Amino acid sequence: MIQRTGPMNLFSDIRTLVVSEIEAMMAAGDLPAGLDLAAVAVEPPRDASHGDMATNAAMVLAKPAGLPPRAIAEKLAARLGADSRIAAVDIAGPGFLNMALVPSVWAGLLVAALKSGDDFGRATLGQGIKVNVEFVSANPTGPMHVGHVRGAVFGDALARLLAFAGYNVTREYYINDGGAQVDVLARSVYNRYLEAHDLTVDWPEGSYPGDYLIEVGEDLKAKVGDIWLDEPESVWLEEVRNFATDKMMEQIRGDLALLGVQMDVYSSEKALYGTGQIEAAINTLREMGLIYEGTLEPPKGKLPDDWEAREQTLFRSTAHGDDVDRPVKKSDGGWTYFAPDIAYHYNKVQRGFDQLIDIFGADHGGYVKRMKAAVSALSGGRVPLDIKLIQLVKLWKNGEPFKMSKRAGTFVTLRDVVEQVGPDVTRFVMLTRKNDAALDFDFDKVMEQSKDNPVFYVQYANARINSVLRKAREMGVAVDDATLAAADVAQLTHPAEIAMAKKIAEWPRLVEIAARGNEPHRVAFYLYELASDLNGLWSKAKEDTSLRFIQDDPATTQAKIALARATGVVISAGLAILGVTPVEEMR
RNA sequence: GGGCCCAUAGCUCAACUGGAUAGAGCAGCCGACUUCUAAUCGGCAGGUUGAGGGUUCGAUUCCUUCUGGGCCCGCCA
Repeated sequence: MIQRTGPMNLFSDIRTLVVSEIEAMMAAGDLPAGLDLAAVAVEPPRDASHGDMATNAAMVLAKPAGLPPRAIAEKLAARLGADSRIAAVDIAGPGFLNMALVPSVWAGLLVAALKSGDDFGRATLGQGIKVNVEFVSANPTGPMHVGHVRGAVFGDALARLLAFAGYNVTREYYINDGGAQVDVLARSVYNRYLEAHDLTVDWPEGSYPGDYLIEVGEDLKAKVGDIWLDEPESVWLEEVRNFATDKMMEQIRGDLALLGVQMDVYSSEKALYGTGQIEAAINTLREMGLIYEGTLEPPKGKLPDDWEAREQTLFRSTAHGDDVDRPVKKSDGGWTYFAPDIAYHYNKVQRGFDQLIDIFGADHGGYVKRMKAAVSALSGGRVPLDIKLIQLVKLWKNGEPFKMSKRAGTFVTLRDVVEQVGPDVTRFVMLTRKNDAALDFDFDKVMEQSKDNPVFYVQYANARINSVLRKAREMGVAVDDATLAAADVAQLTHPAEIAMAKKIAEWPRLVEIAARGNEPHRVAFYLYELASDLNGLWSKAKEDTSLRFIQDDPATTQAKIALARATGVVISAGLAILGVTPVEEMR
């Protein structure tokens, strides 16, 4: 439980006030009883001249209450004005209530930030809610490439964000080790094993001839010697498959670790086979009347060459919002990929998660509706599944698009990127775009330590803050958080200082908004704005030296530095959500 | 043919989930370094939010039609 040391989310505090005053108006007969207040919002106004906070209450209540918005606004304004935190209330535009807060509110907020430290902004939104975030889930057939990086960073940042918002988060990786592609992997590794014994081999179409398996073949030789050299596939396939997927997963874990991504649970597709779990999940659907033998309509438009009508085992996903029913069995009697995935999601539901989040590449967009249908059916509608699709990353190098090709040797692995660019820059840049918009990753720009590169901009602001703290300490001024929290921050009255405090005040609200929408990119954008405010304040202080953080008088210095340090607290909390290490110094 | 996603300043993108006069960065122009760190800051200019229609006090946001781009479309995963 987080100890509340003062105001955390000022916006929700004021919204609580607005709601309680509306309820009082209903009780007093000024408004009809039983109004739905869900649409009542308290937000920062776009234009600072409109005050500190605005509410749309009068407008959204006007119609259901059958009263003109102004009449509601006037009575509500009078009530709000009586609160000690509110200095003035204006009615503006079509019925907005604009509120100005008393200066001591901002002072109190800074104190709260300093006392809470890295916990400042931690929310209770997800209190008691177990959420599972499944991400990456790359096939264990090779090293991770750049295309995987964005999904990995997004999923990890989302998990950190949700944890910060109070959710009980599990990060999970679904290993696709049950399909034909791991048999292909095994045969490719067997080839490398033969080569390790100086034998010549053929590489059939569709195998994995990548160099990364050479070492695996040698490891296999070191482990089993020559016992499988003249044996048929039936003898070695399963063991080689297990050996190879273990090696690949080892490599993938290492790749993820380079990026600073740590999974809580690795679930195996293969492990679902033979346990009855797939059968149980399908039977559960069958008992609901959602599994049947039938024939699908051919897809409209051009048909696949080999299309022929065929009766198959289908999941009635249309009963839960899908466009067509989906096959769960192949013609050879084996399960489709969908079937174990149904079982896997059923397993997540049974483990007691209240919410599921899947992070897929955009090329899996066609899979979304059927997966949601399955979870909806198997959880009886209890567990929402949100699927975030991660759009393409376009690589740029030397000012032109950089095409990845295994054959041309321009295949870019995750390791290549992280070793060249570093995990911090990689992560930040990958989070500067909404997940559903394509992202340009320009090697030249991200390597450049310029303002084109937002991560350096944010880091620079943080370095400046630390520089001030360092200097103050050298001067013998105490600037530990406890001392700063007790400083006389009420003397920070300059508009630029107040503006800085207001920006800090938005942090807890931003965390909730970002968490509610599963949108970690909002944190990156907010940090950029916060850094911009700090840099602006810094420059103003060149002309107006009274704005400098370090002053002659220690008490004044402490008050000023309290503001700087509170900004630094938010920057490091925000960077922690993005998984980026704050730098103390840039020279 | 159908489904999903995208379209906002010359370029790259935001816009607090329906709020007030749509904001940043880059590029362009003008200006600020005897500095608490210029990897920075201030200013100017830049818009029919792809197009049309609808819903309402109010639309970049929701619905609909169209245009253009991406992804996907029964026994691959």
